[in-house]
Amino acid sequence: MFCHVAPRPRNAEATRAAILSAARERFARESYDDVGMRDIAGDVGVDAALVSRYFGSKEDLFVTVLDSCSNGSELMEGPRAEFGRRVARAVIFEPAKEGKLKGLLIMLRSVGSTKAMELVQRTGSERFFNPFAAWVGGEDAAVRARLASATIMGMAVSREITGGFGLSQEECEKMCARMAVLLQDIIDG
Amino acid sequence: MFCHVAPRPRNAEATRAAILSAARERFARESYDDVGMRDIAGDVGVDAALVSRYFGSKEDLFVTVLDSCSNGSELMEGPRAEFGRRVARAVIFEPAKEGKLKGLLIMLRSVGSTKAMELVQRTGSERFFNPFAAWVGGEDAAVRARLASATIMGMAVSREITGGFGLSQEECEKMCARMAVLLQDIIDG
DNA sequence: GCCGTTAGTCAACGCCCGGTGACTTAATGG
DNA sequence: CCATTAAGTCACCGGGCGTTGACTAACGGC
Repeated sequence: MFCHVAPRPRNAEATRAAILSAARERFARESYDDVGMRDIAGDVGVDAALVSRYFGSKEDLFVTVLDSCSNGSELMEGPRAEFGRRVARAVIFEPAKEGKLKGLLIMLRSVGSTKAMELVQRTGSERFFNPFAAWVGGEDAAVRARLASATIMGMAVSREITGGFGLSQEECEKMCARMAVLLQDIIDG
Repeated sequence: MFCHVAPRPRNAEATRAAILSAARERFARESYDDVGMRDIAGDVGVDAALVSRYFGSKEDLFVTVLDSCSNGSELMEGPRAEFGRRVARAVIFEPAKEGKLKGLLIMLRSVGSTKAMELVQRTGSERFFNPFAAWVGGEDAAVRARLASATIMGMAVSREITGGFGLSQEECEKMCARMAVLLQDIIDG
């Protein structure tokens, strides 16, 4: 070998951003406990010590990740009349990887892990639920926002638990259609 | 001290049952990773080694717990016309402790923890979803069963994430009412 | 009343994790 | 072209985990 791979130009800011991005990706796919500093560092191609150095502790890194993506704007972009269809399709068919629901995914993966849940509780309400409730608007906006987000997360959980639902393609389509009207009804009051 | 507390009569079968019960309780309240063998043993008042001894490994214990309660019968008991009301009330107001949804709770807490999820995926479908789908019946029973259980789990997740919803009592009541009709609609087709 | 069997304990192992301080290497400005 | 500084690495610590094998004490049949 001449040069092992590509020695990553020495740029602190870029490296920091890369680590943050890798961490966000990891936390969206695995639970807080399952994600190790060494994993994240490995994704970027640096030493684990650097992650600690840049972000303090693992908890600090986690809240930084939350701050970087949990504003929930993913839910609220696009025409309101298609909210149900759009979100149902995203949560059922998009493999959580490319899906733009990372914030929600990260939050739901924190269920259990005591530490992660405390951190999510601290930032979740003002960063996510309140903006979403405001967007929902109308009577009992907070309640309906909770209902909607609960339904979305529940479907994500269900997909995880069952390993891709275990349903046929057409069944998934039917479920998607049903969920779409469900969500839309919640949003519309 | 004369006799520390009550020296637990030497009865292997009873002790085994006590451990299993304690484990079920723990796994319903905390995630797979957060529950330690020492915790469970401590609840019963025995040494952690005994737990390993009786149940093999932690994973074995977990699937035994799943087998012992994940049939989902909790959902299906009671008059069908009150399904929505009953379940909504349980998931929103019962603190998950006394609640009779332990099977679902344990399953949703496995989200993330790779090992736990594999185990849940293995037993979840045939032990829980299929019976529930059969009970639901009608057109697209499987799909509607998924939808209902997803909604239920989502609400549980939401409660966890927000630390008891962070809503007022009356808002909770309103949410409960809305969720009741939601669930009932799903069940009724 | 002893003794083998069995329920239960104790101490310890190996492992993996997050975090830290000392080190090495690359970029930069004079 | 070299010195300085920042970027990144390395070895290692302390702690908690699940698990194991050797040990102790209570029970039941002779």
